[in-house]
Amino acid sequence: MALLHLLAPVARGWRQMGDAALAQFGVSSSAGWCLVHLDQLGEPPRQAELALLLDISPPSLVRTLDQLQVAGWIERIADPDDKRSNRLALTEAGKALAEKIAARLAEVRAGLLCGLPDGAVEVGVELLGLLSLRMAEQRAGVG
Amino acid sequence: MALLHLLAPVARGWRQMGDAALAQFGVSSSAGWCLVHLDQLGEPPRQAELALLLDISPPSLVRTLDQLQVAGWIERIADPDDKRSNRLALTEAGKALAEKIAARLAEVRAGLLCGLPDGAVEVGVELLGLLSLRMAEQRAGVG
DNA sequence: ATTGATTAGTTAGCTATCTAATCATTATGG
DNA sequence: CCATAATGATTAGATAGCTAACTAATCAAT
Repeated sequence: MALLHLLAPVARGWRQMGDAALAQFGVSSSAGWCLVHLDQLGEPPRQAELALLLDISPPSLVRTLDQLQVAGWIERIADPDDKRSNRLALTEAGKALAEKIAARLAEVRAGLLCGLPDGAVEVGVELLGLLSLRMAEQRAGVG
Repeated sequence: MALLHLLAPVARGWRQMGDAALAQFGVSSSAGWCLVHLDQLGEPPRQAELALLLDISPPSLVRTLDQLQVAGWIERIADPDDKRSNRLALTEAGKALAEKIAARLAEVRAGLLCGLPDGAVEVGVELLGLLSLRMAEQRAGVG
C-alpha cells in the first residue's frame, strides 16, 4: 500500500547520502556516478549510452558533463566516425578521482544495506525491476 | 547491488504515471496527493503535519498549497488558538475532486501492482521502511 | 515583565530532473 | 543524387524537491 509512496523519499535520502559522502571531493552524487560508470566501462561511451546507464535523459546529462569537463575530470572526444557524437573519456585526474569515489560510495552503500533481512535486497531488486519494466511498457504501449 | 540505483528512476516513473493520470483534472501528482491526504484526515491539519505525511519539507509544500488555494480546492484557515499556524481544509469542490483523484490513483496503483510475486510488496515495504529509518538515523545521529 | 529560544509559515535561490524544440550530421529511398 | 527521415547533442523552459534565512507568534525562565 505505502510502497509507492516510500519510493521518492528513500530515493531522495540515498541521493543526499551520496552528496554528503562526496562533498569532500567537490562533486555531487550525480556527477560522482558519472565518473564511476565511465571508469567501469572499458570503451569511452557516447553521451546517450551513458545516459541510458544512469537512467536519466540525455539533456539531463549535458549539464553534469559540462561541470565535469570544466573541472578537468572528463573530456568530450570527437568521434572520428560520426561528427555528431562525442566519446566520453576520463582524464588522468578523473580516473584517480573515480576510483576514490567508487570506494567511498561502496562504503556508504554497504553501511546502508548491511544486516537487512535475508533475501530482502534480492526481492527488492526484482520488485523494482518489474515496476520499471511495467512503467516502460505503459509509456510505450498505451501512449 | 543495483537496488539503490533503481530507486530514483522508479520513483520518477511513478510520479509521472500519477501526473499523466491526473492531467485530466488539471493537477499534478504532488497536488493530487495533497488533496487525497486532506480528504482522508478527519481534522484539518497544520501545514507541517501535512508535510510530514507527504514526506516532503514544509517549504516544498508551500508552493503546492498556493496553487491549490488559487484553484479554489483548499483554504488556509487561521488557527484561533495559534496565530502562527493555518489549518488546511478542503473546499466543497476540493472534496469532490479529492475523491475522484483518489479513485483514479487507486486504479493506477492497482494496475501497477497486480500480479506481482507473492509477498514481494510486503518485503519491499519492509525494506524501504528500514532504509528510510537508517537514513533518518544517519542524518540525526552522525550529523 | 522582559529577554531569549523555539516554532509555523514563507521567501529566495539552488539542484536535478523532465519535455519540446533546434542544429548538425548521417542514413535512406525514389 | 537529392529529398526526407532519423540520430546525437544541445538549448530553453518547466517542475518538484531541498537548505538557509526571514517574519511573526508563542513559550520559557529568570
